[in-house]
Amino acid sequence: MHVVLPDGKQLDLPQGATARDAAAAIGPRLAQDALGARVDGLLHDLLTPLPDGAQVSILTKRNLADAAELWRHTLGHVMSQAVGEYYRARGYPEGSVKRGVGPVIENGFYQDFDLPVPLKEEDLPEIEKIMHDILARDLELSRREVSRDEALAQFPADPFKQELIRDLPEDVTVTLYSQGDYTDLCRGPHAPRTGVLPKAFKLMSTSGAYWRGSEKNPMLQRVYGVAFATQKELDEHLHQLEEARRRDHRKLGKELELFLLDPLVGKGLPMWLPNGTVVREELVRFLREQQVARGYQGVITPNIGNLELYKTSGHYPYYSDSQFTPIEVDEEQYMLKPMNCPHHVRIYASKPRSYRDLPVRLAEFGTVYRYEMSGELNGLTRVRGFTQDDAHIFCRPDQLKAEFLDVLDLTVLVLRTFDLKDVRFRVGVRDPESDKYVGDEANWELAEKQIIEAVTEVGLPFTIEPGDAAFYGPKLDFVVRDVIGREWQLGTIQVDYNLPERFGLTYVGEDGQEHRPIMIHRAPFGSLERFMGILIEHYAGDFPFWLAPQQAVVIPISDRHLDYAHEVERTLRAQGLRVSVDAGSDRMNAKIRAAELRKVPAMLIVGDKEAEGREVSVRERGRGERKGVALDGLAGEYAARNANREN
RNA sequence: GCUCGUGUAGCUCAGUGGUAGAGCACUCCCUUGGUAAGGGAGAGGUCGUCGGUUCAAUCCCGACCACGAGCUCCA
Repeated sequence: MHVVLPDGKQLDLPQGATARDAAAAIGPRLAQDALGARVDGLLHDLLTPLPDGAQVSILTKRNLADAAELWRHTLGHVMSQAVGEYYRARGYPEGSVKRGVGPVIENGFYQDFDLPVPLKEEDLPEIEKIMHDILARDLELSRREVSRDEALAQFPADPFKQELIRDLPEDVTVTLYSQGDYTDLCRGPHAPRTGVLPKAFKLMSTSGAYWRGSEKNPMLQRVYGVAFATQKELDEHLHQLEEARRRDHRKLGKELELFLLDPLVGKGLPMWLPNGTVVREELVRFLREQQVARGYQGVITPNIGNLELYKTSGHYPYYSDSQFTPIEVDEEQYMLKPMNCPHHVRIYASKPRSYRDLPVRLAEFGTVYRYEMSGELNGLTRVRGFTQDDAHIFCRPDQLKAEFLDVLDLTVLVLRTFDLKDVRFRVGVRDPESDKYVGDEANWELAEKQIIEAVTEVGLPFTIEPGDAAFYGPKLDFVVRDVIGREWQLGTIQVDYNLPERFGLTYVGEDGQEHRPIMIHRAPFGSLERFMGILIEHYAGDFPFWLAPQQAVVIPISDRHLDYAHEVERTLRAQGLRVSVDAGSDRMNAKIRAAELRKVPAMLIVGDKEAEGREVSVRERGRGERKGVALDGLAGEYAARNANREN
């Protein structure tokens, strides 16, 4: 057989030759330095036989980054081995450490264990030490293809491995990788020796994880590690994590007094403090302006609804485990509303509609309540009571596309306004395996097709994800990451043929007959709570001028400037700006520091010179100082900045 | 919900089987100042809650509550 090298040369090799053999054929030095190989573009190790005619390029220390998946994986095995040695050293017998899965993840690896006694975070440095020792031992890795029975015999006492092996698809070759006395079921690829692995790794945390992700299964202990090609990259990564913690909306929310989660009020039920309320109300004002311009009509609906409403809509059976228990009043059951759509549907149905009236666009900042498992709750990003910037568009089939595109346009405007660039567009379609969906097949297919057409037309990059649809229709979601790297769905657009059907909605067409309207559910922010949480992290609490809870603080140099300071305050307030005087007894320097820490965009310093000339000395965050600025000019400048929603 | 961890002053955190401490913030006094902390004094805590062990618990044990990381689901 032969393989093709990057320079186009053919290399003849005996049948069954590996990348190691190929490297050796090129030169002994390369064989020594080789870590792995790219074979037809895929990452391979040196131990796996090469297919005939493959494109092969050998990876060495110089290609560490390209081979990351490979050495991270091997480091995962090294950790797994180290944990075994750790327990053996403490007198636990061979086999008392059982292993679940241990894949490579972004920036590192994890491994699930079933341990005789749980590992503590304090134990991790000790495990790391053993890992370094295993690297120093420079153990050779070997790869073995085995039969299923041999594989089962290799892990007689490990029920997890037994289950994994039994569940492997028939056509898969079962392989075992070993280093020293450690052997694991693994498909690879792996580094050739532990001595070549980068030492820039760190075990980060442990946590629980269900075997195969199901809460019906036993809980294993998962150990997370990160690993990089160089110490510098590891340090950078750790620094980034530090930075992320600094931006965490839960921390900033407290520091900047934006919101409050109070156990006595209830978990997952955030309250907005005055500062956070300013930001939130600005968001609402922004979106309302857009909605008015786009022909939406506001509606307001109550926070509870009769259970019958949700039986009709289909929410009740499908969402029963994520709703608050119904309240019984006068022998009727009421539910805290988990969604606004049923109420809006009833508003649509409250009078006859003509084709001329459509589209009807009903918008509400509607507060909804959903019962989330307590372990799911998280700051503002996962709560039990939240307000959606919800709207429902009822339209004719011929209007659907234009309406969808307008909503898409609005959503893109939202993302742009808040400078959210790291967004993923996700088309959620049905999971063919699941039966949680309502409505008929043809409508689903139509709706899915229309969404995909629209996003394609707009040219947004998107992914299609089966199983991510709502129970009544497919949707387009906007997904962003928080500072810890977790993904959160923000805005959503959903095309729905089913609720109109369930509620028997109609309009009278040109032909005088009744027709069924189509609904679009849409929420560009998604939930104001979650959006705010993401926004706080996005701006690191440093809101743009138009959103800042306090836009300017007037700082008098001494008490004799207080009168003028208040005049500055009055002048700016008259322009609708959020300004106050810092009249405390601190020195000016301390007041500047306090304002900086509170992230107030503008500090207006006034002393003798300023009072005399009706000026202010302007110090703006990130923009330096301007001295001798005319007060009236500044008021106009700031008013314009506010009106234009500039930073 | 489950596994593990955490819970001490408004905030950030020390600490001890013999009923508690720092810095910042707060109040008062002195200082009236020119672009990131002027000085001093004072006040503030049922050490998350409830039980247990003990002569004695904030500390040890248990349950509960809340928060955090993760597993599963979603705006």
